[in-house]
Amino acid sequence: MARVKNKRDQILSSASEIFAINGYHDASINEIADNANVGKGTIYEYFDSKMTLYIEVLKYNIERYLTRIRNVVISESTFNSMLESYIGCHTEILKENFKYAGIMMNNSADLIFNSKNSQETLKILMDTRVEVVQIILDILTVGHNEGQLSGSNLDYYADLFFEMLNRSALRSLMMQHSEEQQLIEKDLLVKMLINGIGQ
Amino acid sequence: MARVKNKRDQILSSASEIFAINGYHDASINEIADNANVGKGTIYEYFDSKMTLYIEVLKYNIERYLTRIRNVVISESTFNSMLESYIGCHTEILKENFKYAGIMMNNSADLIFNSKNSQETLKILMDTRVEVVQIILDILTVGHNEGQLSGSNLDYYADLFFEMLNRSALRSLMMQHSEEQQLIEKDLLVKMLINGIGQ
Amino acid sequence: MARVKNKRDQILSSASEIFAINGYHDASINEIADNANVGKGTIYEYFDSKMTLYIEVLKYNIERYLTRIRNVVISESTFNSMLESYIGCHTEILKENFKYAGIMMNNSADLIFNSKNSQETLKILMDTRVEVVQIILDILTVGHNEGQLSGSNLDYYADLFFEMLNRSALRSLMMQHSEEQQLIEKDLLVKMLINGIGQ
Amino acid sequence: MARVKNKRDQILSSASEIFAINGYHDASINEIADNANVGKGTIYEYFDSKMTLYIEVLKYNIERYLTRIRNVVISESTFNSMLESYIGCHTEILKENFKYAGIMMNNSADLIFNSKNSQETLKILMDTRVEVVQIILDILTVGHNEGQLSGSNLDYYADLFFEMLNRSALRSLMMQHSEEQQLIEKDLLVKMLINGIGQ
DNA sequence: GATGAATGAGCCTTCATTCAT
DNA sequence: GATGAATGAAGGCTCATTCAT
Repeated sequence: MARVKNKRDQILSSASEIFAINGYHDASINEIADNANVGKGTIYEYFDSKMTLYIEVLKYNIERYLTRIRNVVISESTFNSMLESYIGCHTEILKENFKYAGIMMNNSADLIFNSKNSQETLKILMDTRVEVVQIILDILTVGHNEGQLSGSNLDYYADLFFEMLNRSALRSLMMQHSEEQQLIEKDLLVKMLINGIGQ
Repeated sequence: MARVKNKRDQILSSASEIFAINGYHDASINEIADNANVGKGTIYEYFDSKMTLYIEVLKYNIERYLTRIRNVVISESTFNSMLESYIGCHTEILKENFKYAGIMMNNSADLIFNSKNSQETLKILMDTRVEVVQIILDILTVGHNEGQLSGSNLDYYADLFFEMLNRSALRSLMMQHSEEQQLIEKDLLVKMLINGIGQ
Repeated sequence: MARVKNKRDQILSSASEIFAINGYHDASINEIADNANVGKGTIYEYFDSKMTLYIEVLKYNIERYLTRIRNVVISESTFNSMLESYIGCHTEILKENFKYAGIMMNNSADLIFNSKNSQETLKILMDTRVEVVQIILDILTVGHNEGQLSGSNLDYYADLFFEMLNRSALRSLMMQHSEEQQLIEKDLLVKMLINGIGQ
Repeated sequence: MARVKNKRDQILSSASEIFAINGYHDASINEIADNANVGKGTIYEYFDSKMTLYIEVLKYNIERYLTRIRNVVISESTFNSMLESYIGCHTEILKENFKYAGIMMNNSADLIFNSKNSQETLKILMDTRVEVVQIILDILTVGHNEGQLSGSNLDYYADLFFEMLNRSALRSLMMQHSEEQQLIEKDLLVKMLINGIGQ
């Protein structure tokens, strides 16, 4: 835990780890506080509740994720390079922070379907996904403008592609694929999206 | 709750509902016992722990799911009909049991990444997926034998396709798409798999 | 703590002591459970919350108080003997259970004025007093029927008299008056009520 | 909150309000500090602890109460006028500050019986009452000197009368009696004290 | 002197699990 | 085998108090 961070970031960063490792329910405020080298009460100085903290962690990670992705995608000018950059960057982020970035994206399913959460909480939980999918949609739109993709149903495809990409990266990590294998799968993924797997 | 079931099935069936509605953590043994019309202690006669029960519920649901899917797929003879049957049946099951079948599949992500679960539990949790993906792989293999699909990396594609299908069905349900819209999306999904979205 | 009591009474009895000694807020569920030789969770098997427990303790004590008072008063037939029996019995009860009977009657003021309590809770809290005052009103009515008291404003007087009596008994106990002194004060109280302190 | 007050009085005044509204336990230092427009730490510059602050608030209020009462009583020269002035003034104060003056007097019962308070605290808590009762005793003594009251047990009667008066005023406020009704009850109270309710 | 960020003891409550019946 | 009363570890959260600035 870096020293220079302010308390809020310390907590966010610690909570990020603990939530990722243990999931929302099995992460305890105590553990998060200890891990952040902070008193238990301090957490409640910065966040209203455990759920609020979780949501902020989500936003925090998504923000960092989006920033990085956007920076990479923005520097490309063609559909193909954008898509490849996106996939590469996504995989890279997951690799770096397997523990928390990746899980952050799956972890919430449990919460989203939980009838005990407030409508507001649900909305926030679901909105994080929307932002990510939007980037993909933007890239696909470029593809369409370039004449590479047919333009209909792009939002549907974007949504599905995010799932594919995510699963692909996760698989890679879980099966501990080599760098080369990862590159191959990146290609497979792009081809699958554009050309399908038909012969 | 049907009367003829034995106690074990009563519990399994009840737990299935409750876990689905509330998620693993917010489902309580009490609620499950009440819903199953058995005593709380009885659950522990049949299952070692809440987690054990959860895993058995998972197996139980997967078994029912697999049986149904297999019955449908087996009665088809071509790749195309198999695939369409599969998608249709999957969507149907999700629709019927949105509450529990569908969620069951997402619910576990939270648990799979949870470091507090035993290695053994993790393995069981993950294995359920493998069985489902195997069916898809079998169908794709038929597609290859028919000469419709190129044969390489089929296991990779099967894995990804399951994710796509799942997401597509979930989207449909969450957005409350009409029957026609669902049929359209079924076609989109097949086309996307076989031909990609390239122009 | 007697052994024969059922758990609920054990808890009620223990809570009665602890609430009396420490007041509502400074009584902890832990302490009550320990004092009742019961697990902390057991308390929640019988009572919904600390406040519910408190209210039940109140009712429990008031009930015992009322029963005793009524038994004594009912066996008398004249206003004078009724009043004296009442005062005697009230003082006796307070003496026996100074720790909890007496305090029970004052303890709640804090809660009644507390804006954070629900309307329902408030009502229950206040109703306990009403029942006690009713007995006094009944006695005063007898006095009126006997021609000893003028009949107007009896409810007002009953209300005030309860306060006087309570204070008188409390004074006695706090100043540790002797038996004789207590008898004298009983007379003073009756005289004060009937004749006033005018010369 | 007047501007000229020094910090200590600002705190005292604020605490007075908050304690009255919420009771000792549910009043928080935070709320008191905010309400006083001072920092939380500042409170501890002037008062050792929450309990110390509470006691000082009590003293502060009693002082203001006593001053007002004395000013009114002192300007009268006969027992009757003194008594009526006293009752009138007391009721008025309660009416004006129902929120805090009145409750202050009941609020403490909870604390007085609380075994967790130090002996010293208890003494201070109880002494505040003594001062008030003394005024009544002084008035009754005047009554005796005028030949209106018999002189024995005046301290006992004074003590009880304070209780009656307090209850009467509280009743009035809680039942939202009209001005006239209040005047009637003032008379009833005096008559009850001097002549009793006998016929 | 004045502040408020930081703290942690302690609170009420829940719930998976046990075990005597 | 079936039960549910009893349990206590563990949880989220509050708040009086401290102390560096």
